[in-house]
Amino acid sequence: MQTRDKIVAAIKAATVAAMTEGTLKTSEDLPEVSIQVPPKKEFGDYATNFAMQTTKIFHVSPRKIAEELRARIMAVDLAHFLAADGEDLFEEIQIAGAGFMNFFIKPNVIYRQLKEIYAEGEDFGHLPCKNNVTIQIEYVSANPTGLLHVGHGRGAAAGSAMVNIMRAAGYNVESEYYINDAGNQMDNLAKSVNARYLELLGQSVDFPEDGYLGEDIIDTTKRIIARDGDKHLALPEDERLKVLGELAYVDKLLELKDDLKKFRVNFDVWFSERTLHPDKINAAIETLKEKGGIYEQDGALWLASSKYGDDKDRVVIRDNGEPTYLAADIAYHKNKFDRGFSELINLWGADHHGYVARVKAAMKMLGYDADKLKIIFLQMVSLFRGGEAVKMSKRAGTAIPLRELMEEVGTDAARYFFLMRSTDSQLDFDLDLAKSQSADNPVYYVQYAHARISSIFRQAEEAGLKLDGIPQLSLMNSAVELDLINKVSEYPDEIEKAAAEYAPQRIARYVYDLASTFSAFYRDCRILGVEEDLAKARLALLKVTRHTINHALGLLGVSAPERM
RNA sequence: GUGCUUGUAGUCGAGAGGAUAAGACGCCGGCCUCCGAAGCCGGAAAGCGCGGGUUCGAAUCCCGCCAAGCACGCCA
Repeated sequence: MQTRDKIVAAIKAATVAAMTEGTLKTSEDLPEVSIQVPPKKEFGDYATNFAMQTTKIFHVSPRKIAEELRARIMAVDLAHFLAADGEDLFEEIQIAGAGFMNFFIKPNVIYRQLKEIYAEGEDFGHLPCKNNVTIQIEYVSANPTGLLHVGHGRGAAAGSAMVNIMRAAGYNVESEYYINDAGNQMDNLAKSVNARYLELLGQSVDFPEDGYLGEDIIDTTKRIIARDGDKHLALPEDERLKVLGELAYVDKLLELKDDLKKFRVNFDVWFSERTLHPDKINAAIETLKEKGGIYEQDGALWLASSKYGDDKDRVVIRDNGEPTYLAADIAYHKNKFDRGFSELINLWGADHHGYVARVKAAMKMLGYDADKLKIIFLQMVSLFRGGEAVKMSKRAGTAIPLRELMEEVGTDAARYFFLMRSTDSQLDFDLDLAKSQSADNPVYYVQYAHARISSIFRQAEEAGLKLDGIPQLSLMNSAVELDLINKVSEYPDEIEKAAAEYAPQRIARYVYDLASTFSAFYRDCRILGVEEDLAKARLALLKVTRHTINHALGLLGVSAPERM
């Protein structure tokens, strides 16, 4: 049980006792007890604003409530109840300001905590499993018609980090990529590749109007020619479009998977839109019809989404009988709901925000709880080099491909930079900073701390210093040592918060802070050359520190090198 | 025009309604006979776009305004 939880239990128990004995008015409407780490050390190790929150409920001043609770918590029986291992938890409880209760934890509690973390070893950072909660996270889902660009990169980094973080927090998570392998853009791909095919084989052609102009289309075509030569020339046009379209699709999908793999992104499920055509789409439309959510007008079928919060109704089946993208998306989301996840998370580019209302409207009409569907938006990414915005790729003539970014700054820096900022802020990506292998670059700063600790371990081993059993941790009592122990102890809580807020940037910031706390420790505390018991205690602390840095970077998909 | 997101020191930005608003860059000043100076320590610099409101308490919540980005297709 975490110290934090013990404090919550103490407050609750004291409150119940006070209400039972009539010193506080009985109420059933008490707020959650929130525990925070105070901004200043003088305010103790933990604090709560519970007395201030309940002042109206009890009709007593906050300080009086705090006094009452303190007296009960400090009473012997309650202290005993809290200390499962027979030790007291609180050194003292101070009442400060308007009615904060500041808890000062007994010094040995911190060592006990460290001992538990040390005993957990490699498992530290894996929170207990939250049963019966399975979350699906769908992200990237870029069309297989071109290269992933940096915007997709942000989604890929954020999504994969969220998957990692939520798994660490104890949720079952399934990641999914929705492949838009049906519809107009696939026809365009076929037409574009067909044009390049004819062109590369010496025929003159008019490039299709909506065709994809990127150089990657030429590369794809060249790969097809390298394997099949000109044998498709003999086919009639419509037949050739079909064949080349399929070949190009397979090539593009492989290319996309390859980029994602290099970016350390994996998916559990690759869901093909084609599997929805036409039966599942028709079935979804039929169900909507039965619910009265579909009407006909101008030869098309419309979804009456404006009845459920959308600003207007939307076409689902065009007057030519073809389903719109929305129709497929309704069938897709229906399918997701039917798979029984506790929560569905979509990561979308901010340019799709107008789409939420219509999808949610359709889900409501189908009778699902639309609140289960959580849509997270990634604001736009702008690249900067030498202070100037970089708009286009010189090589590809399109938006900057993710692979070019990876080549230029490396996967570690690219991922870390994408994850440093909250997903709902626009991101200005400074290529020069990401590339610089200097103190200015936060990713190197963190990795450097990890490499330094690793170096200490190498040297400790040479010096014959080994960790056996549990060292005397209480030998570490300086401020920097206690700071580092506390910082490491905060890790599980950070994971919990990052998962609850879908906020990978919390982990990025935490691991930076941890590296910084370690650096201060490193300045003041030597390992080699001090008395053996102390050296071992510090080595144990460094072991959990190194593990935590490694683990946190792992959640972000950033490597933790032992040497740099 | 409507909707979504954002607005914090010179710059970039953190902030799950709470106690004197992180950190980084840049600026000023210190620290390598000692485990990696890709490092450490100290200093100057903002009261959180503007105006109201809710609250014991607001950068955080609500309303209005201003500014920026994005979106408003029988495209996906």
